[in-house]
Amino acid sequence: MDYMSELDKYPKPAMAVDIVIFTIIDDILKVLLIKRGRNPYAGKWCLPGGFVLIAESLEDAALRELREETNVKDVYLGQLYTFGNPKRDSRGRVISVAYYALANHEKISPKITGDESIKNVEWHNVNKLPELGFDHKEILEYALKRLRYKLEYSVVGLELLPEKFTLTQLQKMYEIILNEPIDKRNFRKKISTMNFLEDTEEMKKGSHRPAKLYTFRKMPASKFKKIKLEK
Amino acid sequence: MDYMSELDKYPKPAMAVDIVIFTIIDDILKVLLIKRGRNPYAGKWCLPGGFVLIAESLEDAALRELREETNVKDVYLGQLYTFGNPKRDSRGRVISVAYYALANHEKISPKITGDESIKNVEWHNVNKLPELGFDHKEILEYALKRLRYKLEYSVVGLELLPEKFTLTQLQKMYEIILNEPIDKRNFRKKISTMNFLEDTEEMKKGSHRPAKLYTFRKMPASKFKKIKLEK
DNA sequence: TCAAAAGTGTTCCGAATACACCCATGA
DNA sequence: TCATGGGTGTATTCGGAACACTTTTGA
Repeated sequence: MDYMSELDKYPKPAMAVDIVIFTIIDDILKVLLIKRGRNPYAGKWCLPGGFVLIAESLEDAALRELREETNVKDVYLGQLYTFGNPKRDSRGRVISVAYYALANHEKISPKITGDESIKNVEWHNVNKLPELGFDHKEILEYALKRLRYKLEYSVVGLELLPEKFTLTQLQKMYEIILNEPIDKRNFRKKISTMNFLEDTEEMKKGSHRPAKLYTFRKMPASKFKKIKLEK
Repeated sequence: MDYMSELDKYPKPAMAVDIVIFTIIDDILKVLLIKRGRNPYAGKWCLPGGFVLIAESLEDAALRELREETNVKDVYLGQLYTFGNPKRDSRGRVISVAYYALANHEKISPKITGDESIKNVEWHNVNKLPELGFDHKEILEYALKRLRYKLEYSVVGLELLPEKFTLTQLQKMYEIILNEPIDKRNFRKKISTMNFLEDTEEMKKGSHRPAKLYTFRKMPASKFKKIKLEK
């Protein structure tokens, strides 16, 4: 064990994860924030997150924090970037690996009362954000950029839709995330060439013409064609 | 300072950076490796890297290690991914942020004698790699994938060429990195629409028709058109 | 019969690809 | 005069983008 000491020669930074969880509520793209109950940034909104345990992988840490603070499981979780500015946390040196996820808010019950460092948990409109603590504004903007980029060339967002959905619902989800309108015919053309939807025999009814319901085909993402949406 | 203790509640992982530096020597894409002089993996080849100092940013740590071990400065350095598997280092918990860079090997003088943990430094053909220590094979493969991807849609590699170069040299660089042939006419067409080269008045001579020399235009990368190369 | 959403094709443009020959020079 | 790399154009295909009307249903 003589090389154990090699790791302890210098003081170590603390290692954290921060998670950006997006959802759509009432046709608005929202992100889950936690109001801090203690300094620094007491009373400010922040991303959920916390310190990585010594024997836990980064993704496990992110999933654990997500579960503890928001009750979310089974989400698409992507590593975003690692933020390591020595001044980013006034408590000392904290390096944070940021993850991002999309989740269906109906399967989530954010805890309103949390542990001692949490006062409140809320979904916030990404276009009307409050002032955020730490460098979380930067992390959030980065996540949003990445999410939109990802949307342009791959299959994202099944978490946000019901098991069976119409093409209009799917398109609406894209429009909400990208924050811009999409042409219906072009959208449908591309979705169909991407070949990732499965036709169900069912129809969705309403006081209008019934719409076909689709499900996501279960196959590796690599099998899908990339999608590029118009400006 | 009562919240200083918050960071020290749990044992901390050690924080490292690993750097993947590519270059081209004799028309072969190579990567700089270091032969470890001590356990674990004594005698195995590894990526350059080391621990992050407590007051130093991640990128500064990567640049410092790069400078200390290889004498490289002024390289394009991109953050790749953060590797945090708890078992990735047998000495204890070590999380590593990987960076990658392209460098002109003629401006580098890798140190053959290094500090006590280094026995030797060498450029290795990426297609004929030795067995690597730690999870460095995975990191390297990831870096290579990213480099190739980046090459397809942006301007990469000015570090590898002389100040003034011919279109054939540029094309050859692309072919070596992508490891596949490119059509000359299509390549030139795309390069010229991308508009990132500046025509010098000079010609390169040889025992063949002289070739025009170009330089990279100095402008923000965002101004360049993206490039997509044929398969 | 009306409101509401579903569904559907064509044209245009630009970028990607495939492909082969002549040119200028130095040895 | 030959070997060596330099330099150039066209036709085809494919994907992205713009664009408007008819259909089906329930109220």
